[in-house]
Order: sequence, then C-alpha cells, then structure tokens
Amino acid sequence: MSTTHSNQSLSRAESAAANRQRLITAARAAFARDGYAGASMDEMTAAAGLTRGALYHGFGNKQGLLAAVIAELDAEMAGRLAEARSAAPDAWSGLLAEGVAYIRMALDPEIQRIMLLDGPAVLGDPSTWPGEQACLERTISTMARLRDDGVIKPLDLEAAARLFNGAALSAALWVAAADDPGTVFPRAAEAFRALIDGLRAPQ
Amino acid sequence: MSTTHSNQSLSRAESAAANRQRLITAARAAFARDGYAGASMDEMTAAAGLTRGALYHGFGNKQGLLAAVIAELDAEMAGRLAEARSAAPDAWSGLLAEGVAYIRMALDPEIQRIMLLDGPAVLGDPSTWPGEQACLERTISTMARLRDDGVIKPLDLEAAARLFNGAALSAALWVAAADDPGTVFPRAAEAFRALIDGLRAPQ
DNA sequence: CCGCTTACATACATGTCGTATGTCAGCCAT
DNA sequence: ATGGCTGACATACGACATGTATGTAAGCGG
Repeated sequence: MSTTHSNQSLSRAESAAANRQRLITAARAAFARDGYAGASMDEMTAAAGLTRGALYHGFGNKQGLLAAVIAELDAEMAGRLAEARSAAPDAWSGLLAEGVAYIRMALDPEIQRIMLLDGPAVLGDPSTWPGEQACLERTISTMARLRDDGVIKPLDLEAAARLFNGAALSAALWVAAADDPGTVFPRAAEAFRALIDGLRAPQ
Repeated sequence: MSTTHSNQSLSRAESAAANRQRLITAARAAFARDGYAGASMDEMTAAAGLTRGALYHGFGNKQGLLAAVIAELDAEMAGRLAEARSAAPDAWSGLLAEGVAYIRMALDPEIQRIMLLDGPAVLGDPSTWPGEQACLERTISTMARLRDDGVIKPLDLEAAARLFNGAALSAALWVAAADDPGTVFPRAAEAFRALIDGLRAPQ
C-alpha cells in the first residue's frame, strides 16, 4: 500500500518538489475515483506517504489541491490540442481537428469527472481558469485569421469561440456517458462538423 | 426567522404535502445560495419549521432532496420552453425560439447553480434525468419533422439535438457568468442562431 | 556555530451526515 | 367506541472529514 518513498540523496528542495508531485498524482487518482466530495484527504496523503500537514502546507486547502490537479490536466490537454491542430493542413481543418480532439479526450474518465463535473461545481466557471482562458483566446485568434481570410462569417469572435467549445463539450459529455463510446463517437464527431459548418461563409 | 406554520384545520395528508413543499422550497433557496455541499440540512429544515427527521422520512437523503428540487425546476423550465415554442409561427423558428428561451432562463442564478453546476456533479449526467430526457426527445421529434420537410440536413437526429442543447447551454453559461449579462445576451443569441444555421439544408 | 525559515507531523475543535430509536396523532376494522 | 396499526415526524448518537493550532527536525545564511 504505502509506496515507501526514498528521498535519499535528494536536496531539500528536490524532495519537496517530488512530494508535491506525489500529492498531486494521488489526488488526481482519488478525485477521479471518488469525486471531489468523496475523496478523503487522509487517504490521499497516506497514498502519497505523507500526512494532511503536508497537504495544507503546500496547497492551502482542498480546493487548492483540486486547482493544482486541474492545472496539470489542463496542461496535458493543451498539449494534445496543439498537437492535433499542428497536424492539420490548414487553419479551418485545424480548428475542426482541435474540436474533434477535444471530444476524444473527454473519453478519459479522469478528465470527465475532474474537469467537466466537479471542477466547475467547486471552482466555478471554467472559462476563468487560466488554462481554459488561454485555450479560448487561441481559438479566438485562429477564428480571427479565418474571418479575415473570408473563410467564416463576420461573427462576434468571442461568442463564436465559446459556442464552438460548448458544442464540442456537449458532444464529449454524450460520448463519455454512452454505453458504447466507440460507436457514439463518430456520430458525435460528424454532427459536430455539420454544426460548425454554420460558421462558414457561404460558397 | 422561523415562519410559524399553522397546520390548523388541515387533514393529515394535506399537512404532509404542505410540509413536503415547504422543505423543497427551503432547500431550493439554500442550494442556490450556498451550493449543494455548503447547504446544511439542519438549517434547511429549520427554515421550513421542521427537523432533519422529516427530511429523511420524505426524501431518503440529501441527494433525494436535490433530485426533488431539480424536478420542480425542470417542470418550470419545460413550461417556459413549451410556451416559447408555441408562440413561434413555424417549427424551425420554434426550435430557435426554444434555444434562445433556454439561454435566457440560465440568467436565473438558481437555475445556474442548481441545474447547471451542482446537479450534474451530484446526480450525474443530466441527460439521464427524467425532465431533461423528455426535453431532448421533444427536440428530436421536432427535428424529425423538419428533416422530413427538407428544412434541415439528413443528420443523425439524436446527435444534432444533443449538440443543439449543448450549444445553447454553453451560451447560457457565458451569459450567466458575464459581468453585464444584458449586453452579452444578444451576442450569444445571435451566435447561437448562426451556429444552428449549420444544421439547415442548403437553399 | 547560531538563528531563522521551510517542510512537514500531530492533536484537537467543530460541524455534518446518516441511522436507530422514540413518540404521537389519526384511521380502520371489529 | 376502541384498540391496534401505520404514517409522520422528533431526538439522540456515532462515524468522519475538514481546518487549525501547535510541535519539531532539517538545512542554509551570516
């Protein structure tokens, strides 16, 4: 059970950083398995080989720990999105690929539970989180280029970007909650493409 | 504080029904104000002039109480949606009006907090709730008629209906979290209309 | 070599949920 | 009418969980 951690031959700062990461990892697993309210701080810290004292010292409170876990997940998601976008041949299909990649990521129960369910309930509107905000602004700047090139309609960019993300999110939630995500995913992705087509300029 | 309730001259069953409604009303206010986790059952029952015994007798547990509150809110929302739809001249504009009415309803902090934030985190995927499920099926049947009439593309109806609802939801959340909902609402509504246009058949 | 800060551990106070038990009013059958 | 039974609560209790206050050991700077 208690993974005996050996911080032998590590400087004090190095061991602290390792402990911090260990707490985040344990919390990530516990939040995903039991939900935010159901996860016990005693159990999480014990799984990391520490006590609640370390947790309150490093993260302030339970919300702070959740925020740290979300920051980690957010960074991973941003990386996957950038990867999907850069693999596309042009900006428009890059935007689409980003949306589909977002849908696919929500298949992960960790992301679904922590980022989509408990996160908003505990920390509030996700669009105020640093990671999501950056993601939204990237989407907006991509759309600005597309609008200047005449690919999409002359829309309110922030509004369009938010609805774009929202549609992808709802598709993701549907896929994640389905009995057979494998067959639902292509249906969701195709409907998403059709819907997003509403943003394109005619002809 | 304690609204002295007088159940004088009421039959036993009538007073029980009145107490049940009083508990739901108090819970609705407490959940909206303090959130699900922050709302205390002692305080809610005291506000209704009862004790936790009545609550556990009538609703089983805290989740059951939230489910009852959500059922009440859901019925109210369904009424508003039906109203908006029936006021529209044709099926397509009825669908649009329903979406816009949904966005407008999310301006209510009660609905935002209970239905959109805590509800999914505590009770799970909203599309499995009885009320939302009925709402989704109505949207699907409306779209089926529109598809048969050639108004919208030959799409996967469930997928289209879910993304339709999801786009309206994200617009609603944006409006609700904005500093000045009054100016953001029209931007959200117009972007929503543009996006939904992607479902329409060409020409 | 000394003091101060960092990084934890430990003990405690508080508040909450759920359950088990008690109680009282009213309806129903005899 | 009456005695038992059931529904509708109230009360008491136990198990936990969070947050905080306090203790302590290690290392680094001066």
